[in-house]
Amino acid sequence: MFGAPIAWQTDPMSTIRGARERARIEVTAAIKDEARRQLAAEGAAKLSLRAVARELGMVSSALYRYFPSRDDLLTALIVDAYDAVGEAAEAARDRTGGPAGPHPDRWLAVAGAVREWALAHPHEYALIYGSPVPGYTAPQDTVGPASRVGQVLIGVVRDAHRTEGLAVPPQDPLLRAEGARMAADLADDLPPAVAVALVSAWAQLFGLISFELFGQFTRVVEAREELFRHAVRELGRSVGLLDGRRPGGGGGAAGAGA
Amino acid sequence: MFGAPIAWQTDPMSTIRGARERARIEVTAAIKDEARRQLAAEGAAKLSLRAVARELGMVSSALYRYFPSRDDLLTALIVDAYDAVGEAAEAARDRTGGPAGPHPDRWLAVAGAVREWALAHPHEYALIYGSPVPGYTAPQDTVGPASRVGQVLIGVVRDAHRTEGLAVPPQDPLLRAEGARMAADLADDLPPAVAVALVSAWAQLFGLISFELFGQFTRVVEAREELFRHAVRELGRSVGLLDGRRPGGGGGAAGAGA
DNA sequence: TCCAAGGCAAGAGCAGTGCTCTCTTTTGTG
DNA sequence: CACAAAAGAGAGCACTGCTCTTGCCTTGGA
Repeated sequence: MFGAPIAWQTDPMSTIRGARERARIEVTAAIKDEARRQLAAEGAAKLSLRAVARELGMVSSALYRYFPSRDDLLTALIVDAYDAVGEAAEAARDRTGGPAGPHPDRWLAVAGAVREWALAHPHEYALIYGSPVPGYTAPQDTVGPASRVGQVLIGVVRDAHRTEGLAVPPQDPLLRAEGARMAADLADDLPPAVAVALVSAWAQLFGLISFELFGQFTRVVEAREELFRHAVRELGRSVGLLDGRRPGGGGGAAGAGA
Repeated sequence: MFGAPIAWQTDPMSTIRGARERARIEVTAAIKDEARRQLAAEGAAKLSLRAVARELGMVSSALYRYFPSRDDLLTALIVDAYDAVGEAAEAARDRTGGPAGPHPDRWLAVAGAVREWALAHPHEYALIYGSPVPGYTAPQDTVGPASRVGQVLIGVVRDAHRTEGLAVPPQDPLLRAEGARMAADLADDLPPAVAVALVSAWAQLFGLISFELFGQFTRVVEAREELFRHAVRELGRSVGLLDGRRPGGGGGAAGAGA
């Protein structure tokens, strides 16, 4: 316990210097917690610095010692949200088989975990995958955490590629260069056509979740989980994952509880 | 009150009764125009009733004679946005072949038109397909216009089904009932599996557009239009559209007429 | 141990918001 | 023409994000 560097959020200096630093960390966390509470309750647009301060028993101006502006608070929440959904995805991946495991099941488990997280935290999901807030454009701090889910999806496909192989989709001649560039950026051992399909599937996955969450499926889709699982399985096939249970394209049965 | 025709609301063509009505219509339109201007410039969250009134040379309270609240103004803009993107989709459909025309091309044209509209009106797109605004939940008035794009996509696939047939995707047993229900609701002459694929493709299409528009593709995708066209073509195949230029593929056999 | 420095909270205040009320002006119609 | 309905004007309330100044008090060094 001693030698282990506890990952204290942002501070790489492991030693907690004094009561002052500690208090600062605690207050910062308390502010974010309360802000997250209000976010969950009312949405990003109604998140009010003054209300957060009020709830914490401090005056609004004091809060500016911790976050220079409302947008900075929002940015912190965005980073946390990306981390939370990324963590959910990683946990689902690790819970479902190993690098050699049943790849379609892992793919589905990851996607399902993202959906579950989104349904449980709709406003936080909207914060990161909905329209950009107020007049806000994502700062640099968010790009790392933002890629975690994508990395997990890439990892699942890469594992499949290494252990079992992929049914590499046909190459679109217009995307030859772009596919090569993507593959080099994302996973240099994957065929370009797979990289293309992967990025497409990534965006489409969130299209399914967003439509469900933002009410577009109201009065259109009833069996949402079933539709999701079906579509996600098809997305898995589109990136080349080999579904043992359905070699040609028949119907798969249940699987992979959560 | 007896002889008075009450429901003109939606039909301004019918006998504009007097200068007063005309003025009301004009002022209402001016308010919406200015609001749309501010929406395009700054986004929905920064749309201010007072600023709109100021720009129009009226006092803010006067604006409440036309829209009972800010949310009502937003709702009007939402309806207009749905209508605009729906109109763009319909125009693209009508511009590209006829009911017998090259179905994958029509499909791609419609999707491309939606994307073009979104790129040209990002804030309006975010208003309707991004996260629900402030604490706002879509009222009944929006359900009609909201379905126009979906109707166009359905229409293209239905035309294909009637004239050329579809490569009906395999039926997922877990979605048998849901698929039948959807088909009955959306297009009763389409096979249930096609209805399922259509709804999935619909959501996934907007996933692609949203990711591009909301910055998720930053530093990931360069050739965005090419990727979009590729993915949309694949979505077309997934609903059963027969691509003459590439007969093989995952879907398998053609045929399956009415 | 004492003391200056700086982190921190508090309060007042500014400019802006959505919305409601009251009062006055305009305007179409009996 | 007279009158009621519609529309505009203005003040005001409660709220917002943010800034600035004023003190308190913890902290680190002498």
